Amino acid sequence: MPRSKPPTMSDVAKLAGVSPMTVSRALRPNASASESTRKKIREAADQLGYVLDSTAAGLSSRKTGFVAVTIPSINNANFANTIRGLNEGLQDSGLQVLLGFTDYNIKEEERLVEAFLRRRPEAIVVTGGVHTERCRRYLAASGVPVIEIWDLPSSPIEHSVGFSNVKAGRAMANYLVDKGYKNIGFIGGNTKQDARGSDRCEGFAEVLEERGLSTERLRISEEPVRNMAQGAAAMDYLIDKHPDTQAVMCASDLSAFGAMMSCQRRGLKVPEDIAIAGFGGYDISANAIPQITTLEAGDYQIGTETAKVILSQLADDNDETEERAPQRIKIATQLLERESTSPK
Amino acid sequence: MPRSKPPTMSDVAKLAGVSPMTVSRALRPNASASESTRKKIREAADQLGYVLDSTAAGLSSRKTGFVAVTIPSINNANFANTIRGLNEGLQDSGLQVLLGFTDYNIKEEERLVEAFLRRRPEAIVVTGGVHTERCRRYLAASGVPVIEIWDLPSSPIEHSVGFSNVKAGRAMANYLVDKGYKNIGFIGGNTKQDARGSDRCEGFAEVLEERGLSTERLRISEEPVRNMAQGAAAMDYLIDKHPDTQAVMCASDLSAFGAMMSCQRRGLKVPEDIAIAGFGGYDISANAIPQITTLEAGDYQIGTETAKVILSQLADDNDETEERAPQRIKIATQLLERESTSPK
DNA sequence: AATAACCCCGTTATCGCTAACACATTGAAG
DNA sequence: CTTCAATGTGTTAGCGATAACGGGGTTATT
Repeated sequence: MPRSKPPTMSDVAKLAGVSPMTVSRALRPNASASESTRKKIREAADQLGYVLDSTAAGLSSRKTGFVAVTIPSINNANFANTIRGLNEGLQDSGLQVLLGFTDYNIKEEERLVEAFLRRRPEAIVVTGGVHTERCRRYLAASGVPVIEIWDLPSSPIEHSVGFSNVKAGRAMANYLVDKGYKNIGFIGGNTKQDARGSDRCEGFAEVLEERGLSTERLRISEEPVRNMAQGAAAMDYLIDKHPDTQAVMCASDLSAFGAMMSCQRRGLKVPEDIAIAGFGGYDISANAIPQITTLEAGDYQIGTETAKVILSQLADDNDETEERAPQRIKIATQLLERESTSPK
Repeated sequence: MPRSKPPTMSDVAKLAGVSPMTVSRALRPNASASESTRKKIREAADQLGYVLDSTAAGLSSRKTGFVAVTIPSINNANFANTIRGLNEGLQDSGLQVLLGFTDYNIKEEERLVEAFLRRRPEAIVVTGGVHTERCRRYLAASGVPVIEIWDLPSSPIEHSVGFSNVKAGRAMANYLVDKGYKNIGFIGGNTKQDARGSDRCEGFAEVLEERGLSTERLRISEEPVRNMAQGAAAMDYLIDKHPDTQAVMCASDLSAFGAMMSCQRRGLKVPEDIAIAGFGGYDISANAIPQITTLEAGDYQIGTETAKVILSQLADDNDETEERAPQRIKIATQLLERESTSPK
């Protein structure tokens, strides 16, 4: 572990017999530099083990190459897919994702956004449309493109890429009602922090009311219901309270699976005795037995579309001619009918 | 979206009637500044919407506050837990994780490490002990603490936090043989890129040989076997080829679940007809019916221990008195016996 | 009362790089 | 044989912050 400080561009320049500026140019793809000096410089850099300092580069050029992104949790396949899509879409741009986790907590999001802003990202992506007042101010004043994803907020900060969670809930409710189920429940958390889940529940409830069905089987838990164990516990509670329940939508496929296992343990057959639907298009919904009906959210696509928005906004910035218009990209969701809601 | 460039420390200084240096001090927790000027400065900063530029701060102080971390995939609960643990352990240190994904590809890891090195992180964490030659050089010459996790490499670059995947494979094999199973298989991928999976298989095979059992049911697929569908396909293949298979270990709990579903579809009962074990201590292994025997890898703990190593190394750096000694933290794994291998 | 020991805060000099401009050289166009 | 554009390279001046040093004022020490 050599304690000597790493070589700088000047060191490389000296060794190659050119000026530092020429080194800077030679190391970039687009800049003008002759092939011969470029080769000479590359060799000198290699010899010294030189690595560009993008901290200094960023300070000078006022371009850090960062895209700051917050997601609620890393333990969530949906958000993970979004990040994969975003990385994919940003791959050749030289932009690097600076990822942070809010733990489904908008106060934590605020802290994270402030920390990210210090890094002077070139664009900021946040999950969801609900933020603290201070966080909204930070974002609005950041001076860079802001994109809210996984939702289509009624009053967006700037751009948004997502879908309506209310409509998603409505879609599933309509599907279940169309199937002929009457006593329909919803398992999810009623957290003010995470609006996406409660939006889906809201849409779900709307439809039940519109179509004259009881809404007393909704929103069972005050705690978040995200994982399998929580889904199982919520299902136990629901069935104990309403043994006549015929169909249930869960806030995620994971809780749906947990709920399904809970039914199985009680000797209830899915879908014969009770139908179960999930959300998110997780792997498990396709691989469980029975396979679980779910609503695919286009998670990966949210990432790729977000990347497109970022790139186009940053390109526009160079033009500077036309005014930036806020974009609002709607991602299509898809209801995947599977065995868990299809009486054979 | 104000196009005017963001305010600098000098702007705040001017407004508060002090020098920029004083602003710098006032905005830090430890530096000396009187409470009155500190308040004045905070107000001025707030009024201007000033946010510290850590790009410039990093250049000047030679401390970026970054810890660069590479993991194979974001779609993996084990690595996700490690990151959670790492974030947790780093929370109060002011250090920020710069996360990248190698996609189980050491060439991609090399690219990522080079990109990260440009950011001048204060420590580097890489998953696994197998790297390209060039990548090893980069890491060794980085001048900052390097920590390899999720493995205990025979020739570590510097520090390591993990467990022996060979021993993990051995443990599960011994358990299954002890249980009385004879025709034992292993489902996993044979990728040279990802040594962890094949290490586990290797240890597994060692034990089978040592204890006089056939090893012809090993390493079914040349492709990686990580998800449920791949596990199911591999199980189908294995049973078709060796219908007398009595027990199988899968490279992960996800493939174990897929394999189990595959058995169920064929009418094979788990564990009565065939026993299945997984790896990783995933949620699903505790929630599936039957519950799946697994080897808990201490993923979260790997993260917290890594954080400790980083913090102690950076503290040592300040002392500068004692020589840095490479640390080698061994994380305990735990075999969780569940229904999928326990004939009732 | 005098010396030392702080506590605050300002000044100066970078940190490593790149934008912007200047300048020389070359080749093509008129 | 100019004139002009294109190309490659050097020079200068920061980008926005902090380290290091120093000096004035206040409080402790003997």
